[in-house]
Amino acid sequence: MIITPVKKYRDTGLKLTPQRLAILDYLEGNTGHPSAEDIYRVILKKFPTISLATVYNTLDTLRLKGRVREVSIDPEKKRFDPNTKPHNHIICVKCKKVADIKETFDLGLVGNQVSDFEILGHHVEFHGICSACKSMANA
Amino acid sequence: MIITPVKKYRDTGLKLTPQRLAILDYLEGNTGHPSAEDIYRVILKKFPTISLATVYNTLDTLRLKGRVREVSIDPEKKRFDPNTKPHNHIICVKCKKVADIKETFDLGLVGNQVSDFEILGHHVEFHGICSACKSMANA
DNA sequence: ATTAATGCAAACACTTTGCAATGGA
DNA sequence: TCCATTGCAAAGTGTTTGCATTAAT
Repeated sequence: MIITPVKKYRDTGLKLTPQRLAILDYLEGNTGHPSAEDIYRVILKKFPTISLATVYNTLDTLRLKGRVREVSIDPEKKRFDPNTKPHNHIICVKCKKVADIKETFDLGLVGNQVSDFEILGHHVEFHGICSACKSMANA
Repeated sequence: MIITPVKKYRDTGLKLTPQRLAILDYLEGNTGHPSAEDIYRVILKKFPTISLATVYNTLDTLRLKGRVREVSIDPEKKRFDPNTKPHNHIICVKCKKVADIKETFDLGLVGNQVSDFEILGHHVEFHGICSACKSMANA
């Protein structure tokens, strides 16, 4: 069951340590946009000696290899997304849960209001209230 | 020349301290999206004893009064924007300079892909390279 | 055998908080 | 006078780094 990460990891030229495979395995298809601490807490169950520094190091290595994207939608901490294809996000303003918005938007800028910048891309962050927080408010 | 901030500040019910007026004055019409530290360094010239904590406290007070918006486009630190009207931003991926995008986008989401969320609003962050960084790269 | 990755601790950057002293209202 | 605000220091988060040990290649 950790075969898939191994396959996907082989071609990176990075060493396949058990810790990395566990992180890869946890990230695989994960749409929860976990923070480094979130990941750390999960991996800790299988690897009680793993350090938070290793999680950070691994995430940064994966980012440099283009395997993970840093999502800066949460002002409190960095969140990580294994989906590196262009897509957008929504964050719950109460509990900070982040979800994907599959829809993409072709946003052009009219005129020369940003003549100062060469535009490389864009990211839309929706904010809202998730159903869990909504029902708490109604209680 | 600090008359304008005084006028705009009167109706908040907050005490008008010289430190606050200086911060207000600096923020007034400022499109540079400064961090707390940025603001602190500027105010320090006029008020050599002001503390960074006061800057943070004042910014939070202003935020609660709706006079300032926290912009979370820079993952490293919070940036503050006195323009609380809906608008979007562009950030230079190299120097982290942030500029306003006056253009607004009426983005609707089709289908029920976010049935889990009640959408409250959205913010578009463009990323690009500013002219200063571009010319450095060409050098 | 090499060399990168781990895990610990310490350092770092940003932000918040407790509290006595100060100063606007 | 009264109470909010200041400024300092300390503490609280999140993240990075140095370095000896370990382990993947």
